[in-house]
Amino acid sequence: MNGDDGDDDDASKMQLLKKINIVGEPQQLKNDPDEVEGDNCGDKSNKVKKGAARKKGEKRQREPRFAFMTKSEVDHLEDGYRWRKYGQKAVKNSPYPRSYYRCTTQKCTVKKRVERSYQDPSIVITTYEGQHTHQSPATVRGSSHLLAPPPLSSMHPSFHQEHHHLLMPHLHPQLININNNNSNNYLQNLIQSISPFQQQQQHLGQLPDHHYGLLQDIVPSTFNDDNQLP
DNA sequence: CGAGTTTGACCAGCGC
DNA sequence: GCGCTGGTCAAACTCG
Repeated sequence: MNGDDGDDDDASKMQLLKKINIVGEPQQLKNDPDEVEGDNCGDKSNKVKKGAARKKGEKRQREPRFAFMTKSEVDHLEDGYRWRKYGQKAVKNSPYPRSYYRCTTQKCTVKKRVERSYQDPSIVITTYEGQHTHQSPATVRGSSHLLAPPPLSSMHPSFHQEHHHLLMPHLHPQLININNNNSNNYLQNLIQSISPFQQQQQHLGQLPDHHYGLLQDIVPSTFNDDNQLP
């Protein structure tokens, strides 16, 4: 990265359309606080077989996910963190593959998925999973206005305003309740950060049909009610 | 040479 | 139970 200029260039290509929040995995939530994240990146000592690093009989507990759509020419958006690609898969019903990235920082378990909308190839859907345990390397180095969505714990309205392309969705109350029940500070922070943007969202109108369609994959259906998408 | 990418294989979960 | 799909691993490869 070459600091602000390059990043501005990247940012200028982007027009964030929509940001959605993904919380909990309804069917996969499991009360097993010991296993917060199955694989710690960098620790390969336990690998026995390909794809078999996970303990048998235990469902992986997923971190809350946080996704947003970005209109961008590039698949992998610069967000201030360093990512390492660890996989790519063809996506059902889409000619575009989904790429899997992991934060290269040791002990940081954050992952992200990047895929392109098959209905609007100019739209990139990025899904973050987990929370960075460190600061953005770029931030540390002084590039303070890189896009850096993952540190959700630090997300607050000013973040979105700085990166004015970001817009939060209208969260369904049920989802909020679910998360509160889980006493998840991370989500609570997220929810708090979201609230002020529910109003903004109304100004932006609703997502077109095809955008919503592709979001169904990653947005719980409970969004439907309040989002009132066409 | 180290860091990152590509790619095929593998496993787990889920729906039928 | 079986097949499909998503997610991950890791060897091979590329690049600076």
